[in-house]
Amino acid sequence: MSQNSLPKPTGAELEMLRTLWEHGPLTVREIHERLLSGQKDTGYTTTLKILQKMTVKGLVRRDETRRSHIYHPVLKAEQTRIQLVRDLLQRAFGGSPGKLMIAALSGRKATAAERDEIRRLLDEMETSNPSGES
Amino acid sequence: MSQNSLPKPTGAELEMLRTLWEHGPLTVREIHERLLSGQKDTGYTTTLKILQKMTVKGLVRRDETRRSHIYHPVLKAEQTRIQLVRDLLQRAFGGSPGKLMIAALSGRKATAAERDEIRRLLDEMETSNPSGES
DNA sequence: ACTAAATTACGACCAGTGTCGTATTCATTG
DNA sequence: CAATGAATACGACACTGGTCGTAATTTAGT
Repeated sequence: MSQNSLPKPTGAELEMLRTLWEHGPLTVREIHERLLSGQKDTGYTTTLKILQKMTVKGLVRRDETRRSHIYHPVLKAEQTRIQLVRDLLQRAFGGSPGKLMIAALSGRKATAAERDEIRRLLDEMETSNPSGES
Repeated sequence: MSQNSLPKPTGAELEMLRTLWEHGPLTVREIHERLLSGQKDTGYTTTLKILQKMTVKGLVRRDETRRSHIYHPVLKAEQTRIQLVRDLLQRAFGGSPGKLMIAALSGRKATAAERDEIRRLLDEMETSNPSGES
């Protein structure tokens, strides 16, 4: 219950979230620096503005007790990823995880460890929900 | 070489492509009717305009010899799907197909049949490429 | 050949995204 | 306590996506 009716993050927003997921709560300045370390090259106020919009949307929250606000994601990485992949699943794959997997693995292979992890997950689903209904 | 530097289709564009993939080359009218059969409810000229833009982008081509132009996708479903899933893979999953599958499977349960298909795929990869390197 | 119906072409509009410049607020420190 | 530097807030702009209305064009029917 009480689950995410949060909007799907846009491209730039996802970049913000990625840095926040990787390195805990950060100030705008810190996020901006880390983005510049990548290949992004935009102004400081751009980063700020996007974070502000994300706050309004509810994608992030911020601690305003200090002069420099400290931002943190509302959803964990895994939750957002699930949201994104489910969206693509419906939009492009007719809801079939099998088709998605084929596309995901064409070209790039999963590692042995990843394959094992996927199998383990399938087995879990098997025992907890044998028929596969929602 | 001579590979797809085609732009990623947008949401509405993907819907067009989906109907074209499913039911061969179609006229604008036919596409529009089929979209209305779904849950979409937009005007005819909207459908037309999007198809025209897609033509400019190179996502579809059309036979103009007849009065009613006949549209067909440039890329097959599988190619476009690969493009879309790879994009998401990079954007949100750090390029790890395993993480992506885990998210796909935990977000929505796979049916028993789909689980079997996925297992079969994993087994195939196992024999053809045991170590999992690219 | 003319009209009617359908189809394409074109331009307008609104909302959302990403980008920035400038103004405002705040804390430090001399 | 005024000045300086840094952070936030605000508004503007260009671009794209999706939507439509209307104009231009073509085909068919009589």
